[in-house]
This record gives sequence, structure tokens and C-alpha cells, in this order.
Amino acid sequence: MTDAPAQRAATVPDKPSLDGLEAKWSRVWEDERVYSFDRTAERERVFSIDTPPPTVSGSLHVGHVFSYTHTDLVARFQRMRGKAVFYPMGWDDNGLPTERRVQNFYGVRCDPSVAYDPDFVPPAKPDPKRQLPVSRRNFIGLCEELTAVDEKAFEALWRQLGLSVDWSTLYSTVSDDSRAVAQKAFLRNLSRGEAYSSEAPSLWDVTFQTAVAQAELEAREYPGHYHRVAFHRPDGTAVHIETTRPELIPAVVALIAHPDDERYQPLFGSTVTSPLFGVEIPVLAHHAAEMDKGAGIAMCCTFGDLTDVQWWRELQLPTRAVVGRDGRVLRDLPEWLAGGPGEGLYAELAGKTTFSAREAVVEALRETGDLDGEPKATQRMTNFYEKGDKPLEIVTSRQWYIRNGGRDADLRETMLERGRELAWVPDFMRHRYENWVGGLNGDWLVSRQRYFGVAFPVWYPLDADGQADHDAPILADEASLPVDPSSDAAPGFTEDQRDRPGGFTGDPDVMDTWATSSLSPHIVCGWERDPDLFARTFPMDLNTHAHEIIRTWLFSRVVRAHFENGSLPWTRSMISGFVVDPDRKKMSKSKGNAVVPTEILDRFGADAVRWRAAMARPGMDSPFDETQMKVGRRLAIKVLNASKFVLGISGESADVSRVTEPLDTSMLAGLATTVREATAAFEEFEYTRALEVSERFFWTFCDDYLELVKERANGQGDGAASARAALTVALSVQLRLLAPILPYATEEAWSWWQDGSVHRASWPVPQECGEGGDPAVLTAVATALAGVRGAKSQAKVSQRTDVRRAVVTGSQDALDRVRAGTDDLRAAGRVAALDLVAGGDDVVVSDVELVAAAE
RNA sequence: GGGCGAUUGGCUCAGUGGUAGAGCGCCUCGUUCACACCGAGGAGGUCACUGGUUCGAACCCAGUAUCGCCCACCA
Repeated sequence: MTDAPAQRAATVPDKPSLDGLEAKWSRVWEDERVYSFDRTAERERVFSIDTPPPTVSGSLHVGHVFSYTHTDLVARFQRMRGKAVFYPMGWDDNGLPTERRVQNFYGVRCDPSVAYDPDFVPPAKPDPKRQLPVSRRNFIGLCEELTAVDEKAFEALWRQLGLSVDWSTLYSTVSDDSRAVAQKAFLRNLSRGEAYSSEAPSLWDVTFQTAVAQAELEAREYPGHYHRVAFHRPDGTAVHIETTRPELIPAVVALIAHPDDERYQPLFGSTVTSPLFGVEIPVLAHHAAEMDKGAGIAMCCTFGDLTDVQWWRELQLPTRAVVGRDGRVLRDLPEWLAGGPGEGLYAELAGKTTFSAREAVVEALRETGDLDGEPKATQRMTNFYEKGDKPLEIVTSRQWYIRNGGRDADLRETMLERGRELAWVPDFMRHRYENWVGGLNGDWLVSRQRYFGVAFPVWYPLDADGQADHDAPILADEASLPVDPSSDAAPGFTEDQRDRPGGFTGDPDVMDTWATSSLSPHIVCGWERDPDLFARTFPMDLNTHAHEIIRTWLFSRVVRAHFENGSLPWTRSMISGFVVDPDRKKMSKSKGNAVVPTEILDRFGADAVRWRAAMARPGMDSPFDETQMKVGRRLAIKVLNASKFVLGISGESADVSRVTEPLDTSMLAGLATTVREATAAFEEFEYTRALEVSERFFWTFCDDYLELVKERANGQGDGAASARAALTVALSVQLRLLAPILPYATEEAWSWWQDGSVHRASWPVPQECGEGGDPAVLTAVATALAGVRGAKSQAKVSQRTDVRRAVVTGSQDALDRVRAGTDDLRAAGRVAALDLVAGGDDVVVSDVELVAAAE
């Protein structure tokens, strides 16, 4: 805060404009460190905010802009209220989105078997069809290179939008610090039994060749066919099942029907043989089989779907996998098929995709007559990885899990209780949390078979045969974190023992990005790194984001803080709705209906976009509509022009004790009410209401009050002094009321006559507006003025037309109020003589005698 | 199938028991002495529907419909 004041030159321009304000003020705010966090503040004075680290390899759309603005509105209000606002920003540069972007951008793919090339230069002309294999280390280098570029663009956007983050607290999810936090928290989870590894069936994306978590699933419509297929009883009679996946017949382990199903009760306990492959399997009963679905009896494979996994687990069925990690039928003949009638067919299927294998099996079923009728087309919901485009398979593999209540009723109840403990804005959003936690069907799978991410700080000893002992992992020392087990030797070993019998091997996997971002409160608050900061900022005061990541980011942070700190990570969550397209459909890049934020910021300006964002209440979806942006822009311009006008006639003295005229005290009384309402609204995180009351007052102030007093204020004496003081007080208060919404226009106007940033000024209090005013005076006088204006409008003459005489009727009280401002009214309406006549209740203007233009 | 939210003038939305509101758009008029990225005035709605409670319902209760989102659903 040393060398910037030159830019604060305090002159009122002749023609105020929004142009250039963003560049000018975001620069000044940075130079003066206006939003820096005072880390000496005691906990009660701190307001700490956890805001989502955007995926830098993704693209931001206008929905993000709105949601981040919502956070900023609260941050700015709290700062002006005197809080030390801790408002960091982070980048999520982990994981698949980055890998995918690097692959497309540079035309490379990661191949861990390729040796590191220190002189590697990416292809000048990437060929997306033939990606160049590069070493893991080179690949990660490219990830880091590209994210650095993306981060610059993101930061520029946030600065233009005017987010009041303290950029000195910027973090990224792949930094050494974040990796150390992620690894340390994982080791703690492990030591307390909250994390574990397990060889188990899990959802698997065959394109990315990685396991995925329940929270990353997306059910989509997917076309398929029902095939009615015969299994055979020992006496040769057929038992028909229906399946959409006949290619899994070689993997069948049982037929299963509901225990109450009379059709199949005689079969329970007996066996049947599978068509084509002749494998003998039992017919079993299980309550999860649905009588009215398909044939009522299902073929259970290991594994076709999650129900199969349930049956496999609960009925203790054997494992007979035929689909590999690449989504193709396993090359080697499974032992349970050896010697059977299907050996030849299997050889044909081996290596085929499930799609081609299905065709071959159907053909074979036709030939043997085991296909009953023709396949019937169907559309069904199928699980996809949210970033993938092929249905998920279920593959058995060793994975790391963190407990989250998905397999433990007590823990689940504890997590539901945490959700109840949390304050939700709006409150109904808590249902999404409860819905999700209540429906968990397994623990949180955190390992990914990918490259760019935080490694598990774990190695395994190798026995004399070179087999890893996964039950005796070698753990990293906390002091050594972060570590990379693929390049750092395990403690107690040397690098030349890597992957040698009797030596060690590093855990090959990386953590899913949510496993790191679930620790964002720990990362930003300095968990274990800066205990003093942590004590001042954690648990945090506010968490904000849109509702789509309640199940992922919000829930995962609750889990981690629960385990690590025995508390919620924050006391309150404010959840934004979506910006939807004009048809009320969700915006997404793939649908092509997403609006690019830089474009609207450039076209309408940050204040206008922020104004529009502020009009979307927490949790409410909001259609994108350009015409609304113009309204915000108009307000911002009006703020500049009204400020210029007020300062031009009022001078700069804001001495409220000089305000004596009833019309002036009336205006200030109304302003005091506005301050009360806006403050109460902001305290309830109802920024929209705060904006509405402030804006409504501002327009009345401009349209009525300014017009009424401008003549008197330009005159002499106590009346003029009263008006000028009132104008100045009102300007000061209103600029501060609007500052959180319109940071640029208010800062610009503030700079014309005040020292320092409006964003560091104190939030207005009603006492600034004096006491004893009657708000009804301004209302009554303004109503009378509107009557005069209406008469002129009706007569289709200029508002500047002189009025010889007019009559105001109303109740005695109303007339008293009008009388208090009668001189101002006559001046503003250009009325020579005003008669006040008792009658009726409302203020009504009549008998307006206009002076003809010619006179 | 379960859950949540929405339904008020052409559009976007306020309004939680007492005679329907705002902004935008529209129409008319005016104006350049803060503001043409302007001002003044005006028209426009049986508050989705059906019952119920109440002296009184946009608002409370029950149900229905439509739209959206979340979750579940691969036989």
C-alpha cells in the first residue's frame, strides 16, 4: 500500500463512464491490498470463506460467474461490517480434466513404460488420432505447463468480475502444500481405520481405464435389447430369462428369483446349465429379485450390474469375470469354461468389445435355438462416468476407500446428523444432502488409475517371488510429505530395490481430485502448517457453491472434517442455483447453450453482470436473459451520474446536524429504514432483498428527492444548508449500501470525494441518517409532484411547462405533510400557486392550470 | 419410483391472512442546465387447477396438473 495513490485523483469527470473502471480499480485494489486478510484478527472478528477451486482445465460459464458473485456479495458486506474476511481462491488442476486437455492440446498420451526424456518438446502439430506416448514425468510436466496458462486466464476473469479475494492466499490442488495435506490426512485416516484398501468389484470406466466413485456417476438413457434366453434344467426343460447383456452368459453364476415367486419356488435349490457354455449353476432366491421385471428370474453374472454385486456378496457366489479393464472380453479361456462346449465360441469372443461379443453370442444362441423370439429394443437408464461416454463396467481391482457411511449405518447416521447441524441457505437444500447420504451404497472410492494427481504415500514390500503384500503397506513418514512413491524409495529401502523380489514397489495410483479438494478448508486454513492461522479461521464461517456438488465437494469435506477435527468444516452453506437457458434447461458446454462469461463481462461490464447475479436468490435457478444485464448497467451509470450531480451542488460536508428541513429529514428517515432492512437482509444472506431495498430507495432518491430539492440546495441560507447536508449524507450511505453489488461504480464515485476505498469503509448504520424525520413527508410531496407531472403528461406538454395554479386535496395529516415541502414542490413542478384543500384521504392533484407555451 | 423446488401482467421476479406489486418490454409525451446507456405519464393480471379452513386466501390445509432439478432404476 505504498505507491498507488496517484490513481485516486479526486476529480469529478465531466462525463462519467463505466469504461475502463474495471482495469483501473482492480489494479488499485491489488496495489493497495484492499482485500488482504488481517491475520492478527481474533477468531470472533474473522469471517472465513471456503469457495470452490474451479477446474482450470474446464471452462467457466455464466453460472459460475453468478455463483462466485454471490459469495463475493457476502464477503464484501462482512468486510464493511468490520470483519477480517478470509477469502482465498484456489485452482483445481488435478485429475482427468487436465490429463484430457493435455492429451488433446499437445497430442500426447501418458505411457508409464516410456523413459523420461529431459529434452522432451511436445509435437509442434498435434495429431489427435495418433497421440505420442510420453513418460509419466514428461506428461506431468505438460500438465503443469498447461494449467499455469489456464490459471492466468481464470485469475484475469475473477479480477475483472471484481471478486474481493485475497490473491496472496491463492492455492492449487497440486501444489506441494496441497499434496502434503492430502497425503497427511490420508495417512491419518488410514491410521484410524477410516481409510482402507480392498480388492473388490467397483465401477470401472473402460475408456479412461480407471475406477470411479458413486458420486461421479450419471445415469443416462442408453439403447439396448432384451434377449429372451433359455437355460436348461437337468431334464432338458427350459427356464427362460431376459437379459440385455447376453455376452455375459459365460460369466453367469446363478439364476435368481424372488423367494415368494411361486413360478420359481420349485426350482430353488436345483441347478440349471447355461446355454452355449454348459456351465452348471444354482437357482437361488433373493428378495432383490423383482417378480414383475423381465421374466421374473434374472441371470446373475459377476459382474453385470450393481445388483449382481449385491447378490454375489450376499449369496457368496463365485467370481467369474469375463470383461477386462479395457472393456474387452478377457483373452485367456476362463478355467470354469475349460473342457466345456463353449470353448470354441469363447475363443471367438476373446478380445472382442462387449458390443461385438454380444452380436456373436446372439448369433450362436440363434443357432442353438436358445434365443426365444427376436431381441426387443429398449431404452434404459445406465450408469456412466460423468465425463465418459461408454457405460461403466464392473471390474474387480484393488482400490483405496475412505469410509463415509455407505456401508455402516451408524456412521451414516452421524453424517446425516452433521448435515442437520449445518445451516443451509436456502434451507431446503439440506434435502439434497440427506437424499444423497441416505442413498449411499458403498464407501468412498478415492483411488484412480491415472497419472496427474496426488499419489498415495504408500509402498508395498515384495516377497521372494516379487509379489506385493498389500496387507502390510509401508507408510511415508509425515515429515517427508509430500512424497511420490513412483520416484521416492520406500523408507528403509534404496531405489535399486524398486520392483525387485525382496524389495518394494510404489502404490501406482493417484487420489481422485475430490480426495484433495475435500480438504480445501485444511489447505487454506493452514492445517498442521500454521496452527495460529488455523485457530483463527477454522471451522470456517461460510461455504458457497452451486447445488450440483452437494454430493461431492460438500459431503466429502464434511466427511474429512468429521474424521480429522470432529466438527463441521464450516457453520453455514449458501447454495446457488443454476443459470439456465431460456428454455429452462441446464446450461452445458456439450449442449452448446453455455454463455461465455468473458463475452458478457465485456459487453455489459462487471457491475451489470454482478447486479444480475445478485437478482438470483440463493438456490433459485435463473434463466439467462441479456435484457436484464442492461438494467444493472443502467443502475451503475445512474450511480455515477447522481453522484456527480450531488457533489456538484452539495459540497462535501456530511454534517447531519445541519439537516433541519422536514423534507430532508424525511428522506433520511426513509434511508435509515432502508439501511436497517438491507443490513438485516445481508445478515440473513438474502443479498437479493438487500439489493432490492437499496435500489428502490436510490431510484426514489433520484427521481423525486433530487428533483424536489435541487433548486433549494443551490440557494442560500439554512434551507440550502439542510438540503446539501442531507444530499451528502444520503450519497455516502447509498454508495456504501450498493458497494457490494456494484464495486466499480461505487468505488469510482467514492474516489471523487473520499479517502480510501469504499470497500474498506464501514457499512452504514441508521444513526448516520439523524433522527426524528417522518418518512411520510417525502412520500406525500412526491405523490403531489407525480400529480403535477401526470397533468403535464396528459396535456402532452413539457415537464418544464409553468403551472399557474394547482389544487392538492387530501386528509388534514396528508396536507400537513405536503405543506412541509410545498416550496420544494412548487419549484420542482414550476407551480406558481398551490392550494391545499382538505378532502378525501389520499393526496390528489387537480385543477392544474398550465401556462400555454406561447405565454 | 422417491425427494426438492417452481407455477402471480408479454418477460424476469417480489409479495406467507385484510381492497394485486416492481423492473424490463409495450404505448403516449417530453427533454439535451446530473444522466439519450435520459425523463414523465399510461395501459396490461379472475395470482395453474379442484376442494377445504376462515368474516376474509396469491398466501394456510388436502389433492391434481405442468415444468425444472436431484436421487434411484442395467434381469
